[in-house]
Amino acid sequence: MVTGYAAAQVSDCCYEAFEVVKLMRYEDGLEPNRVTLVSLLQAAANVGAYKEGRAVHGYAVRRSIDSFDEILETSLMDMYSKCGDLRMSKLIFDRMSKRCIGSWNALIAAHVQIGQPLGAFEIFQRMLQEDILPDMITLANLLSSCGDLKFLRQGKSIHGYLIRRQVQLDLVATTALIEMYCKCNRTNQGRILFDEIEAQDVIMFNVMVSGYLQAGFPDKALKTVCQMIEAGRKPNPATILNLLSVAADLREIRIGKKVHAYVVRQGIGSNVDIANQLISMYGKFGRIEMARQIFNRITRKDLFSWTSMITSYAQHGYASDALMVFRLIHEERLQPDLVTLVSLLQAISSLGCLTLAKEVHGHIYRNRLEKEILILNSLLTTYAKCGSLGMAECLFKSIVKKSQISWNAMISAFGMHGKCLEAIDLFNQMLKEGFQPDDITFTSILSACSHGGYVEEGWRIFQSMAEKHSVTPNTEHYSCAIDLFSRSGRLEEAYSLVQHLPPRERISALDALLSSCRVYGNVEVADIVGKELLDLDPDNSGTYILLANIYSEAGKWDAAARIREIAKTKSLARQPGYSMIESASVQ
DNA sequence: CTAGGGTTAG
Repeated sequence: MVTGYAAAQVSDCCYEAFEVVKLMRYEDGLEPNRVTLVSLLQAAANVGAYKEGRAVHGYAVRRSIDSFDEILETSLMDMYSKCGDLRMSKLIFDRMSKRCIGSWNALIAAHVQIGQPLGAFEIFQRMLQEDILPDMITLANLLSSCGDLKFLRQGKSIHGYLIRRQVQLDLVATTALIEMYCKCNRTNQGRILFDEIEAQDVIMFNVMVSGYLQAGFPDKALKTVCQMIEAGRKPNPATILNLLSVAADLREIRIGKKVHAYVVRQGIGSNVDIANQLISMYGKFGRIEMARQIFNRITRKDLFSWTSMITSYAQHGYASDALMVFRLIHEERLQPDLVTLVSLLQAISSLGCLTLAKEVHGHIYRNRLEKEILILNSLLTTYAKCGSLGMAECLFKSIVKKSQISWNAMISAFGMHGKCLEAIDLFNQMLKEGFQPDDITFTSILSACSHGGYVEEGWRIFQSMAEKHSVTPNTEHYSCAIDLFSRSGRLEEAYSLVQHLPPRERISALDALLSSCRVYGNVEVADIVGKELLDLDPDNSGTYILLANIYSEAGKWDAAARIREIAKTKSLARQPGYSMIESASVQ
């Protein structure tokens, strides 16, 4: 009777389970027994309801429940570990007179939860020393934390342990191993294990597919889904989610639409998770109306739905819509989390509204998010984009545990405001404090130098990239450096860097360079640049005109005439200019 | 215990 009460509710919802137990106590005068408490602890653990979990613990102690056995104690440990209270979990473990494998697993889970994977591995060692045979739950826990933390060595050693102990690698174990290898960037190794299995199940296919997705191989992911269909496995919701990511990553809206149609045909369009993924996919394609339509039709929107919608709006210039959607969240009894706020800040950045940025700042403090580096970095950039370099700098200084991204954000904030010297100073300070600059650091700093005309400084930093910081300059870096030289008239040096660019970028760089040649009246470089540009892009009438102008301004009438002649024989007419506004109003 | 989703710096 008592047991039936709580147990039935646990799977459903934690807080309802607690309500039921309250009813049980106050209306029926029944006191919870051991089984009730275990059920409640499970419920609390499932949703991380720390307060409720502690209350149960307190109740058990007060009532001095007779049989404080290893099951109840393990449930307590489990609850504390899932709520991130490693200390309590450990305390109970140490005091236990009799332990079951679940107690060990709970302790391992506690370490994983709190972000001390090494501690988890120590417990594992201790288990082995005490001759306690880890079960698959133990190993799955360890393998999944290996994956999350990219602990390839430890993952491999567990793999080795399984082989040494001749544990039969069944579907579940192999799946856990595949996931671990994929998350450690060893998709090939994962695939080898995958292929060794005769009949993979849907879960294993899904793990392999998401491994490819996370490794940035959407094409391989898609191919694997096709293999899955050929093998006669029916896609499940997780497969659909993967496929929608594939479509977004491949930038193939056709695939996305096909999957969407399949979802509708299968009648699973009401699945919130799938709907959320559809929103984010259509959002990435800029199909905002579609995203909104799907959003509107979700009956039970969760925080992911709201955040996806806000992100879709924010990233496509619909900042005020993003803001409007954000304001509706509270009405749904949902609390925005830090990801929601980061999306919101993106919207605010594009509005450039400092007041709103400050409002979010207040919200962050009220909700105890002021230690979340992710959101602080985001807020810093928002302040800078809303015109307040001062607030950005103040925030930067107040961040106790700066990340490399904080430095990048502040450097680029200085760059945005044309404060090149400050950017360089901060860059040096960043090095002094032992942070590794990356490609983005250099993009910011080089573009600041280029806009501020600090050629020497910029060039020195460019050269230091590969030499001192082992960052290989990419296209953007070369473009910045070319810009740096060409703006200040050092056209030969600018030209010498152009060859590092891929063809498409090379054309636009040469184009800009040719314009600089005109500004500085440099016919020699214009000769070379013009020739190369006409080779690469012979049908651009602008090049002929620009080149002819350069020649005639330098008094080289013959050369100018010759160029105009070539243009004429190629019958290149100047493309008539048109205005977007005009064509819009004509429609 | 094993499948996934919204996210910061240019």
